[in-house]
Amino acid sequence: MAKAGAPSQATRRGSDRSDLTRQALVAAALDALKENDYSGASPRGIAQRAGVNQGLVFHHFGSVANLLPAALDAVSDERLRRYGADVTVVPTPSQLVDTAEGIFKSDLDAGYITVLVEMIAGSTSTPRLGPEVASRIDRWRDFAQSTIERSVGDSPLHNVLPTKDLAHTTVARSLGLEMLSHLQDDTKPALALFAHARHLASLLEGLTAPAGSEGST
Amino acid sequence: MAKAGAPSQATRRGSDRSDLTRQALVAAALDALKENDYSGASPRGIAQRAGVNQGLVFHHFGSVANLLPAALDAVSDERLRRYGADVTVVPTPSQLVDTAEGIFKSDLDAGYITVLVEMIAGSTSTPRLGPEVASRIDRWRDFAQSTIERSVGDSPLHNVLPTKDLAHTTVARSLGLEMLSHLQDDTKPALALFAHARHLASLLEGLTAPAGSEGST
DNA sequence: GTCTATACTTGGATAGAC
DNA sequence: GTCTATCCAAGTATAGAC
Repeated sequence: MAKAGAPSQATRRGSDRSDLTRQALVAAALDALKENDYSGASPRGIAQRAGVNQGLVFHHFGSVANLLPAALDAVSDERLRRYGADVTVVPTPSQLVDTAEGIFKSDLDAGYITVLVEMIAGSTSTPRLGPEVASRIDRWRDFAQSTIERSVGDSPLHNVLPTKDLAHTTVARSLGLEMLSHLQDDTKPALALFAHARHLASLLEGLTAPAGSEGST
Repeated sequence: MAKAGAPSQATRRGSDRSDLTRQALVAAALDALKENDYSGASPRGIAQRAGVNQGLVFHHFGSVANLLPAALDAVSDERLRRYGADVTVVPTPSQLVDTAEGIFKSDLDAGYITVLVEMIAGSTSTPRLGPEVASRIDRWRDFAQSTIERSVGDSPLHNVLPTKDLAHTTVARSLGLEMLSHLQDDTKPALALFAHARHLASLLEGLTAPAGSEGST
């Protein structure tokens, strides 16, 4: 999904300027959300950044509300692909912390959290947007859950740990930490937490030898 | 504080309709944020809900950007006062969980989280708003910290626990959980987490207070 | 597919009458 | 202190020319 009132033409092949324009609009929408707010991501604002005409937003996506989820997809796909590759092996608790911290830092750096917050806020007034955003976040929860489960592996913990709930709180906590860091323009409190978590993880590893589990804060 | 280009008249006494109008505008601003989004909280929209004229927003607050922090104050004050009273005694871990869950539920119920998210999102485009919102959140972190410290009390833990960081993550996690619950219109994952936390808390109490008074499940 | 031009609506804000 | 009237800028969307 994601294509709206788009041309009935093939999804691949032969799109000369069309695809370029679409991509430019997607990128511009993300920029607009980062630098302005949800209401700043208007057809005019987006088109101007993309260097194209305002009417093309409607021609390609039908409306701004259709463009935004597509933009979120673009950035979410890229990031999941990247971090999915990072953790193909069985992660130790320390590595779980590393992964979480890595995602935290690059989320902030890339402005991804800003985009997400704007969309969440915007979904109050654009009903279609809410479920779209929620499904993108679900993918992160799934990613967190599978990573945790891979870490737990065959240890006796895997039967008692509520991995889905842990994944949920992991995503929620990260979201909150990033929002606060963004809002207060200060990453120190969050980084201090990662340090504490890393300390706990190493203690845990010392106790359980090779197998590992999860430390919750 | 909070009064902008407001009348130089006393903050108390003798304000016949003026204070009523201010209060009506504050309440209307909150309603507007809950039902629409940040951009929906316009002078026209707010004034209409308040049943007064649009120009009064500027007369009393100078701008919408001045009205919003005042609105956040109103709700934040009321809530902090309420929960501050709840925990004057030394809370057990279970009671900490109870408090957190209570705040979680009523935040969602009151639409407080919606208002907060809208303002955070809006602060991207309204620079003045960011620090204002941040300082309101700081008060919750302080509240969480003092509650945690009161709970730890004189136990040997109080020297090793990073209470400030714990408070920070508590607020962040709550914020994230509420955002997700709000977005997905589903409180079950969050409530499941509180259940897990309560279970852990009771285990903790069983360990640290074997000779104490009463143990609960 | 892309652009220009246009119509309509809404938001932010001010001046001045009551 | 409150209201009406008004100005300007911006958003949403469409029609039609290139």
